[in-house]
Amino acid sequence: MDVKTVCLGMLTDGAASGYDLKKHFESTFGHFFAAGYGSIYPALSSLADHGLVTCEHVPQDGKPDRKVYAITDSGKEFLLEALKDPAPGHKVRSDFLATMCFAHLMPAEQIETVLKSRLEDVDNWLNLIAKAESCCFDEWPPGMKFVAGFGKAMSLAMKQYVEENGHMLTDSEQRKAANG
Amino acid sequence: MDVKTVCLGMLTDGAASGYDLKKHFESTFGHFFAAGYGSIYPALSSLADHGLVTCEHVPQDGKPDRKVYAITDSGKEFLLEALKDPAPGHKVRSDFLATMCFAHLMPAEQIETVLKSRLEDVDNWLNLIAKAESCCFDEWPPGMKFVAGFGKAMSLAMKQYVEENGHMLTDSEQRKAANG
DNA sequence: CATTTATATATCGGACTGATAGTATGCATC
DNA sequence: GATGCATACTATCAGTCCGATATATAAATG
Repeated sequence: MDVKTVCLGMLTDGAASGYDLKKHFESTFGHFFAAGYGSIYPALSSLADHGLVTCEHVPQDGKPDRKVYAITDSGKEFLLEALKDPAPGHKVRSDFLATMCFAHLMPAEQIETVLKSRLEDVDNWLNLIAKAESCCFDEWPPGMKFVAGFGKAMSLAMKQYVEENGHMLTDSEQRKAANG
Repeated sequence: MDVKTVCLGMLTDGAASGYDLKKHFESTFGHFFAAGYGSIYPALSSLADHGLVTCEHVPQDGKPDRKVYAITDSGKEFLLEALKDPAPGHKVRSDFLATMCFAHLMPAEQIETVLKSRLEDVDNWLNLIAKAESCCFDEWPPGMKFVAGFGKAMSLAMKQYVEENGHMLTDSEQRKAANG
């Protein structure tokens, strides 16, 4: 499942520009599938080259032309085929946890800053998800509701774990021993 | 925080070969920071080029030479500097959730297969973490204990959420309406 | 006897990330 | 009245990473 496929899926919900899709990636998809312009624009070009989407140039005054993409029948076929993967992955890439592995090499103050920023980040995600839900929960297909709930559940679990266990990084016996 | 930096951090625990580090990446780091040979070997070469690690060739009979890398003083400095990032990220890239967003386009059978495979994957991670803990929990610095606990907490939360909410993907009213 | 697993290295194409860049309008702050 | 920031739109590029693949040998498993 690459950025191309996700763009294709988003377009099943109606035609859109790269800019529109970016906003989608930031709001509803943000917590589990990030993509920037550097991925989205080449993806849309490639999809158009393969006839999986059509592209309509919509002139605007004052602003750059919009390029509005719509999914084609072969695009839908391609998507359905891509959704057949029986075991799609779920990967975490955490600089946070990698940093914490070496907490014994860091001053306590730095560790506390890192933990605090993590909690702030979690709250941001929770706010974003709540915002998205408040705007369009009723229009969502069941999958989107499931995914938003998933994001909330994971965020809350993370928040709870960090709040309850962060102290072990700053006041353990190993730490005291290592620092004299 | 790139693969280079994590390799450097791992080497603070003693000299090791790329092959050794790969095993580390698979076991203890697997659930939050994956890296394959395609990242590890170039990373070690680059670290050696910059004088952050030394490389000793250890001949072996029958097997290829081991290249054993050890961290240098400037390597330690570099690592400490890298650990100063006050807000290290924590990113999820989930083909699973992306797929579930489009569950309304999939047959119920396919959805169930996907959910089942996710639960199996979670159990694999829980087993890996338990195995790592049973072998070296007492030798771990506090950071590793924190990280292992984090992995367990997240995995259990995911398991619980999928078990309790998976049904909404296959038997919601929207779904029935969409499929006639 | 064949296959798989373990020990070790290394490369390469394709994909992705983050930063940067350009162009225009409007709104608020100084 | 100017400066800066947000919004709306497009696009590219260097650096980095990922997954597959290649090579070679020995030991263990079936």
